[in-house]
Amino acid sequence: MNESTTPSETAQIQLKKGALQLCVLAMLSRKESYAYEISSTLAAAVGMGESTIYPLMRRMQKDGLVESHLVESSSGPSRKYYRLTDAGRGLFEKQKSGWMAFTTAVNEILGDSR
Amino acid sequence: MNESTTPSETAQIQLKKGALQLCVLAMLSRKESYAYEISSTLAAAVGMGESTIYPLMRRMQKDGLVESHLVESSSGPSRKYYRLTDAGRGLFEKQKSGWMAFTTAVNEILGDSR
DNA sequence: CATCATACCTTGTAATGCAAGATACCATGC
DNA sequence: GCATGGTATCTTGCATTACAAGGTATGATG
Repeated sequence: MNESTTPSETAQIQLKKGALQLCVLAMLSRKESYAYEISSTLAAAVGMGESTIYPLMRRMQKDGLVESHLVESSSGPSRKYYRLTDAGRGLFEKQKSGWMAFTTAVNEILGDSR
Repeated sequence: MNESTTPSETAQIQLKKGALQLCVLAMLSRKESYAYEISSTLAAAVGMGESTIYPLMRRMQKDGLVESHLVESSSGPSRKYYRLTDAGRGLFEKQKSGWMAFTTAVNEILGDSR
C-alpha cells in the first residue's frame, strides 16, 4: 500500500546528499549565479528538487563559503546572486578530491572483475 | 571548540548514504559473505563504520534483497552469511545504472570545461 | 581466569533532500 | 482594474540513514 518511495528511489535521494553542495560549488566556481538558476540547472542534471536549494545556500553562507548581493531583475523579483569566497574555493578543491577518491573506490568495488 | 565535524567531513558522510547499499550488493553479487567481513572490507575501501552494517543488512533482508543462513566458525562466534536474491540482483543492476548516470552527471558539472 | 580478536546486535543523535505551501514581482490579456 | 502564469524568494515538517557508544558472546592464548 506504499509505493510512494521504493528502495531504489530513496537510494537515489541519499546519493545526492553531499554531492549537491559540491555541484553548487562547481557552478559558482565558474560564474556568479542565484538560487533559482542553480536549482533549475541541477534539477535537469541530477534531479535536484527546488526546495532543496534555499536551505543549502543559507547553510553555505552561514559557513562562509559564499557571499550574496541583490540584483534587480527586469523580468521578475530581485535575484540574490551568490559568489564563492576564498574559503568556498578552498572547500571546493578539497571536496572535489574527496568526491574523486570516493567514486574511484566505489567503482573499484563495482567493476572489480577478478 | 567544535572540531568534531567540519562541513567537509559531514559532506563525506552524506556522500556515503545510498552508495553503501550499492557496495554491499556488489560484494554479494560476487560471493556470499557475512556482515563483519563486508564491514571490514568497506571500512578499508570507503571508510564505512562497523555499526553501519548491521542495520543495513537487516533493512536489505526486510526488503527481500538478501537471504541469510548461519554457519559455525572455528575461530569465533557463528557467522550469518548473506546471499543475494533475484530481487537483490535486479536492484543491483538498477542501482548500478543509477550510480553511473549520477556520477557522470556530477562529473560533467565538475569538469565542465566549456 | 584474563585478554584479545572475532562476530553479532541496539540505542540515540545529527544531517539533509524533499513535498507542500506561502509570499511577492512583473508582463500579458481581458 | 484584475486574473493568470512564469519568475524568484522562503518556511515547516517528515523520512532516511551513517555513526558513536555501548552491549553480548565465542574461542584461542597465556
